[in-house]
Amino acid sequence: MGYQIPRGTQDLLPGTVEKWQYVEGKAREICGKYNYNEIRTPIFEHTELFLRSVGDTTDIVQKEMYTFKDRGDRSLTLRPEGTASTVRAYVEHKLYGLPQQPTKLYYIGPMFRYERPQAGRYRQFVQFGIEAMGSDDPAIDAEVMALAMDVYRELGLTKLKLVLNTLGDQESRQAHREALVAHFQPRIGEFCSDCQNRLESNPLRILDCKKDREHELMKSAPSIHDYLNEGSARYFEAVKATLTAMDIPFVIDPTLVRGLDYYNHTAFEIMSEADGFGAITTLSGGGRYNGLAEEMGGPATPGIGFAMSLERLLLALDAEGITLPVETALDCYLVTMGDAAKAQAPALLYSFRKAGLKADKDYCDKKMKAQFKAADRTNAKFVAVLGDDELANGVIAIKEMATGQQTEVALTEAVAYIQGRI
RNA sequence: GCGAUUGUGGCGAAGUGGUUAACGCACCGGAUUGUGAUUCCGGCAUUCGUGGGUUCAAUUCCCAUCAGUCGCCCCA
Repeated sequence: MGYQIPRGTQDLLPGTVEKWQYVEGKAREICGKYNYNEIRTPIFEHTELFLRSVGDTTDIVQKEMYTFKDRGDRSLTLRPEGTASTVRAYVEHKLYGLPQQPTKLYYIGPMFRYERPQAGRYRQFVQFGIEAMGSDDPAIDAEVMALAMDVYRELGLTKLKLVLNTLGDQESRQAHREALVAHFQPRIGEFCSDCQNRLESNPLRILDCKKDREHELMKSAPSIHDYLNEGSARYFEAVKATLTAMDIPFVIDPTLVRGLDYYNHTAFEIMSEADGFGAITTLSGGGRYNGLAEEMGGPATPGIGFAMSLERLLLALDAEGITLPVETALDCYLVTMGDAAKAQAPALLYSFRKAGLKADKDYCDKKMKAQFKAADRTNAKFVAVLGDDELANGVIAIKEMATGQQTEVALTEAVAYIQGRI
């Protein structure tokens, strides 16, 4: 056997790739309506960028990065997510200096994480994401969530759940963190080893633990909502009020903790509630990252964004039984009979195409019957039959496949005849 | 990183320690020497993921390895 595709990657073949094109097109169209503009950043970045922004206690950095040395001995990493690169570009190109703020950007492209593949999880996967930088108006938080929901809804998904939480600002987070440590410290021995490590590195993520979910200390753990300072609480209220005013349903989940270090204030996930979904139901996630631009050497800049997996989006469409309106049918398939007609076929087909028809012909020297079968398979609306007889008379037979009706027209009229009927 | 499960033609899928590896779909050809349906006939795997071992003999037993699928951790 020859070569095999690397683990956790996939080839998107004709028949599938049209769905991707459709979904990506829809995402771009909606970004246009919301006035988000595309940014394209490199597939790899300096490793340091992700260490600093994503956070070195996160799973992404600790065990999922594709990191390599280039010939210049630089440590580079295939991007595991899109926000770090986007903010880096924002700072590097001083987009904060543009007259129009916030800067509203979107991206679509592959991301890479070294993980065991499973349903809805790949080592190379495609994220569509947006970032709005330069505004800390709660309305932009709501706009970001609305855009994500619009993409799903316009594709026909209905079984969705928007889960919302706040992580508070630095001061609130610090107070909460101390409360968590005080809460868990005395009995941390009763928790799993991951949680014991988290007590030091990132106590917030203990709340996220699936193993110890039933522990009594987990249920009585201090909630961030009790430690929000006035500004953070007011901000969260404003976000909720705006979503409500926009008629976008959401549920609050105080245990929703985003995996990356740079988040503060608003955090959210959109899940699919469709039956028949695998273990992974998170379709997209996002949140606010005030301070990230500053950490990268730019001015203090608030920001918020989300990322959605297109693989999971397509899974969700499947789970809800939604068929996308992808159109691949040919306008015309050219069938020939006889050597003289066959010799004329390329030029005739070329003229069809130049006139704008989607058209094709046989290249395998098939019998007429087989040519018709092939035409049928391409869903051709019309078949143009050129035999030596027709050729001699300067005509061509045009058959409409749906009705089976066939008429003879002058060779020079073939294109006009078909165009008048498609 | 851990666990479960699977790996036979283009696809789906039987099968057994021993010289014909079922069947279905798809495809190709013919019956129908110029037309997509149906029917009938014929064709289509020197080979059972890869490597090694046991055996007189292995697709079938054992080991390893790779890959798919599902789950855990965690995430998109």
